[in-house]
Amino acid sequence: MELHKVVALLGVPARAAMAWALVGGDALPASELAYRAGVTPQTASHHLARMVDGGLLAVERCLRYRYYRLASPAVAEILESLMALSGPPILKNRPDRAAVDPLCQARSCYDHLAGSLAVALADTLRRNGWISLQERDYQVTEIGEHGFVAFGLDLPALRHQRRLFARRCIDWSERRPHIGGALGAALMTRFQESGWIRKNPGDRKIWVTSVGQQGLWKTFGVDATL
Amino acid sequence: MELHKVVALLGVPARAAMAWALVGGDALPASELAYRAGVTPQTASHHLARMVDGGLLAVERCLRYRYYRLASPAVAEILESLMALSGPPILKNRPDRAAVDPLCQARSCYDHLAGSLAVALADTLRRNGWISLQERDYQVTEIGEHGFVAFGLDLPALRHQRRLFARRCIDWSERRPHIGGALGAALMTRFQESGWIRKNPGDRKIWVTSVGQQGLWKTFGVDATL
DNA sequence: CACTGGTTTCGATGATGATCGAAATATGGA
DNA sequence: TCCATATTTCGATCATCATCGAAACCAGTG
Repeated sequence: MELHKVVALLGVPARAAMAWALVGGDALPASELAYRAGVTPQTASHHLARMVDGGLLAVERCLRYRYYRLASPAVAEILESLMALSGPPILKNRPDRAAVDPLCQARSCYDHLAGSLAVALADTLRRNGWISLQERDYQVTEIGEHGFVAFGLDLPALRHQRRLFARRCIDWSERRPHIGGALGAALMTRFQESGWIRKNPGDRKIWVTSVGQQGLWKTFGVDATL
Repeated sequence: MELHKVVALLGVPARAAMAWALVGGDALPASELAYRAGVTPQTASHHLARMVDGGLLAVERCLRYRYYRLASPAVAEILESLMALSGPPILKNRPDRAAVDPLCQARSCYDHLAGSLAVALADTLRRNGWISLQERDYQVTEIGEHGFVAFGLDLPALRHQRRLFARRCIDWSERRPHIGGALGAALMTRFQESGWIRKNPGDRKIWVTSVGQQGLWKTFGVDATL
């Protein structure tokens, strides 16, 4: 499959919409994707089959549904890069984007947090000396080491994962970096376990609970009352 | 401009070919790009205008020519990522790709080296302790610091550039990392100044001169007699 | 002021392919 | 076994757009 064919797999509104819906990392059934893209199930089925052929998507049969997801994190990263090129979706008169588009406040990017909440967290951690910039990634300082461990993260284990430890991930809405990689994923998992955030599946929106607002403030000094 | 529109700008053979021809970092005139893509000048002109509109390309008028180039290194990186997804161009019976496709041996990627030469260089530097892996990027060690400075690189200046210092860049042919970023660019520049490599403009192929082979061996311990 | 070569505009054609209605297939439940 | 739901296949339609010939445009050059 040549370059232009892979690219063409995303060059149509319905396909781009379906792929973008999957950047959250969830696997969604075909019917749901059809609805999101605003096309009939047969059209969606056609597109999905082709994107699977092209290696962009993977499919898991389960029950009578077929769940589609991105084939790899690499695809998600390319989509985010492309979105950064094309610029965030335009809103009329841009009346404080964050107030309008909930995706800009707190959302998931595959398996870590993104949006203004994630950026605020990264900023605060850096200001408090938990993490420092290190080329394209973050590095956890001595202070941060203790802090994260106290919070319940097993940093040594995270470092031994094959994936990047603390990727500096730039998203399209803020155009500023937040924490991705193994650390970013672990943080989101821990937040969920602690009931600080809730995430409706099939959606990238993240809801911060009231206990989460308190926790984020007490533990990290982040004001999540956006 | 929405995601799918930007993507669609590359989803056709002629456009992909033209963009791919520009990944070398050179600016090429419209007629040359038309020839490379195998289309008539009028068709090429049409595509080029649209890609400029979409922010993928930039154009410089000079004399009676119009030189087109990629709008930014970010575009080059996306193209390389996409090529890694689609897989390298398929050759029949793949009889030792590197022996067949000169692009796989030594080529330029925008402003740094790529191909097997670049990978060999990165491997050797790492084995000799000049550089170390650091998350997504490379880091220059104490040893490397002295070595590079002795070679004539101004590392402090490179670190102060806005761009990443030593990006770990994975290319499609080797699927292994080599040195990009400011350091990668500086190395290629220095190699060219020293007459170690020659690069014909408008082409991504890099030729290692005989003095270059000696220099690479003596200075870095790299055997460039591919 | 023509002339040349590079580039763009215009107009028309032709092919690709996105889309949907209708029907077939698959899978679990009553 | 029959039904309901999810998904795919088939066939046809329709819009988009890549492409090229012809001609205009533009910038140096003689």
